[in-house]
Amino acid sequence: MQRTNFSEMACSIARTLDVVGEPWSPLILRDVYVGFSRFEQIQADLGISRKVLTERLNHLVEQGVLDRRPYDHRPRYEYVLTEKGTELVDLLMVMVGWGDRWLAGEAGPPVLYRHHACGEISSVDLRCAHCGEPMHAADVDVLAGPGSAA
Amino acid sequence: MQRTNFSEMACSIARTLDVVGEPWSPLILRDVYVGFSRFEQIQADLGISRKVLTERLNHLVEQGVLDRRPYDHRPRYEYVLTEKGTELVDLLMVMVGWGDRWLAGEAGPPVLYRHHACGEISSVDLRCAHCGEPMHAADVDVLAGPGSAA
DNA sequence: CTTCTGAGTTCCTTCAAGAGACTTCAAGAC
DNA sequence: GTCTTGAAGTCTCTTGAAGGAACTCAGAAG
Repeated sequence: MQRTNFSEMACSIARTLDVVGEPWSPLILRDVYVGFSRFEQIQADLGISRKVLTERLNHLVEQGVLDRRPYDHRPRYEYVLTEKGTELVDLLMVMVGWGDRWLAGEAGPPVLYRHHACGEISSVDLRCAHCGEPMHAADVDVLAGPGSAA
Repeated sequence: MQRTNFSEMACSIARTLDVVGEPWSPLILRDVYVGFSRFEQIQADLGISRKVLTERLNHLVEQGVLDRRPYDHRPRYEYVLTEKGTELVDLLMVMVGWGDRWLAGEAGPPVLYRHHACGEISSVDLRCAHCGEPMHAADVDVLAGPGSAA
């Protein structure tokens, strides 16, 4: 829960946090991504309070990250990732990569990814969209952009 | 507000959130990354409550993401990213990429990255660490790993 | 017409976040 | 030696979000 509203900051990190930075939101997206698309499923899987789950789902739908759609001709709904939401899964995959490396311990990673293109169990790596070489913290200069406040 | 502790979940996303998922933590890391390394600087830059900043910095140091080191032969300290913390900047760069694409609007991105290897203004792209091809949500199968709870 | 089920809604308690004043410690100024 | 300054917190109070559990509502099944 962030009481301070980050969305006015001239910072894409802050703005992204305003969309998915609240407690539970990334885990809800993970659940939807792996196929838990209904209220009861997500609630049971995460053990989240129903009240908070309602709030988070509403927020994620408002932000265009999830789509709420009826099924079964009853007052029943399921949640699916929009394109905007699907691209957020990138963020989850990087979180998994870091967590696997630094926090998984003896037991090893809880989840594995098999890459369709090569068929191997693999993980994500950050590359420059322009030249394809690795692009991490030490590989860039940070410059003011057109949308900077100053 | 009692917060659920995510660290016991068999999920690298949950564990990562337990380290940097609290409100403000990613913004604090961003500040340290771009060179605001002292308490007063970070507090002034973010407008965060001093109490919360103290809590966050302590937590990040405990988690091994930041290192607290004295300077100036006085009771003065600055915070620097450890290796563990530097690798978390990957996460920030992906957040920036998503925020730039979906939330920046007319004004454009607030910050730009120039990649050392090619000298171009660029952004990160997720690639398979094994074969180098793009690796996004739709490009993988998710499988249970050795550390899965089941 | 009663029961069941999915999807919430309501209510109450506890504890975190926000705001801002206060403290501490060493260095340099007078 | 005392006074001031500045960095880095600490303290106190208020507000409101998260947790938990019970309750509601609509349509389907029996």
